[in-house]
Amino acid sequence: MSQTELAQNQSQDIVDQLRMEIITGRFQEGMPLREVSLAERFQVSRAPVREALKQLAHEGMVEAKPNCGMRVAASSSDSMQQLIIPLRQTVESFALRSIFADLDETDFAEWEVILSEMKLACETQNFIQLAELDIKFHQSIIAKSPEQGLMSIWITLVSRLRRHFLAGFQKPHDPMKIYYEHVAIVAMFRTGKLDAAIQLLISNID
Amino acid sequence: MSQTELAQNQSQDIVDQLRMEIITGRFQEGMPLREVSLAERFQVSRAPVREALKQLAHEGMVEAKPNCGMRVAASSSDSMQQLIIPLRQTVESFALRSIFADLDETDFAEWEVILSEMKLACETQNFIQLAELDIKFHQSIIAKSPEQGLMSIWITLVSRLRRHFLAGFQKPHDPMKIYYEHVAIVAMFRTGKLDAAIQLLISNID
DNA sequence: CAGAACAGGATTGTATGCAATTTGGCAAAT
DNA sequence: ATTTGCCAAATTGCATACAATCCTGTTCTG
Repeated sequence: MSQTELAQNQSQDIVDQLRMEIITGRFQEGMPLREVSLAERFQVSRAPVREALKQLAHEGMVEAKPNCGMRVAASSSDSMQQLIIPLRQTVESFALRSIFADLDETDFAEWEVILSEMKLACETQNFIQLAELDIKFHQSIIAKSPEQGLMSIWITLVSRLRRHFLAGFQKPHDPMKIYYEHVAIVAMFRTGKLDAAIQLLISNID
Repeated sequence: MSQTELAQNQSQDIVDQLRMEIITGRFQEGMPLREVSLAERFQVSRAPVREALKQLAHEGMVEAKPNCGMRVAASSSDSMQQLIIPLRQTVESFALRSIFADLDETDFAEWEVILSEMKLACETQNFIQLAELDIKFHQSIIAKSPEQGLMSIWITLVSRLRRHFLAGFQKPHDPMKIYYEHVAIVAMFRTGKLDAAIQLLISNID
């Protein structure tokens, strides 16, 4: 459970929790998010709630009108998804290029931990966990890149289709295929063949 | 002057002012930005300063360590610039496609106001103003798109090379070329030829 | 009856005060 | 001389209180 990991600051906890509730549809699109209500619910003051809402707005999960409050944002349109896919491919290819030569056993081991968690999530049909692990896998590639600001760009892209991850996995689509795709990616990373690795990574992003 | 336009809320004013000071190099890279100092300087409390710094962090102008304060972020590396260019081209092409059929005289007139301001900035060698107008021109294309979230993505891209706009214009490079490039773009918009317009727009982004 | 002005409540924006955490330096022990 | 522990100052994170703004229902006026 993600509840067990307690973060350093409260606003980040609120961000994670609200994001999950929006992704899973517990908060419907267009639903207003009032600072005082959330503050009472989380037993905190308005300050951390405000910061959390700001970050979620930056992630595109909620949209704000000045002096008018925040509402749960609508999920990205199909055309936006079609735009974001090649953007993600470009960014992640760039990240992989910047780290590929320096990958070592520590990195592979880290990814294989994610893979085993993915396998478990597939077997238990835990689509929410599977979606988060898919994101976590790709995010770990970005995180290893020394380029400053790359993560911020990637986050703005991926967070805009976070809800589509979950929706896509719940279709009648063998979830294990997701797992094996990532197994192949890590295996190709180990071969040291950059171009082939990038091809696999790109083909996984759609 | 941008000082004449007074915004609705203070934090946005602080964002604009701090961003300008960072762009112009008045705040050197790595310089710490303390909330209380800035609050005293702007004669406000820490709350709007905090929000301003958060937004600037999201724009990549400053970088934050938790519980440790903010510092002026380093300018994007050359490789990051090379990554962002095709991203911008993709995003702006997408935006132009989504609005092209609906452009009317109101839109053209709006752009031509920017063009005239650009011409003036070129003639007076006001590179700072020229850089901001260049950004404003492209931003207005994004702003016209009905796609939700497109602006947020574009902002994260462009804000990461805002300082490079200014630096690029200050080189021994006839600034009037910038002006005429945008004149050509607007003129091509008026022809209604989408593909040619996209080509001009893309070629302007580098 | 229709439309505009207005008042009340609700909500965000800002200010101030307090708590928690980190950082840096100094001292003491090895 | 170097390292380790610790204390104080500075700084961010959070809580509470107040001000400004916006929305809505009502009422007043033409």
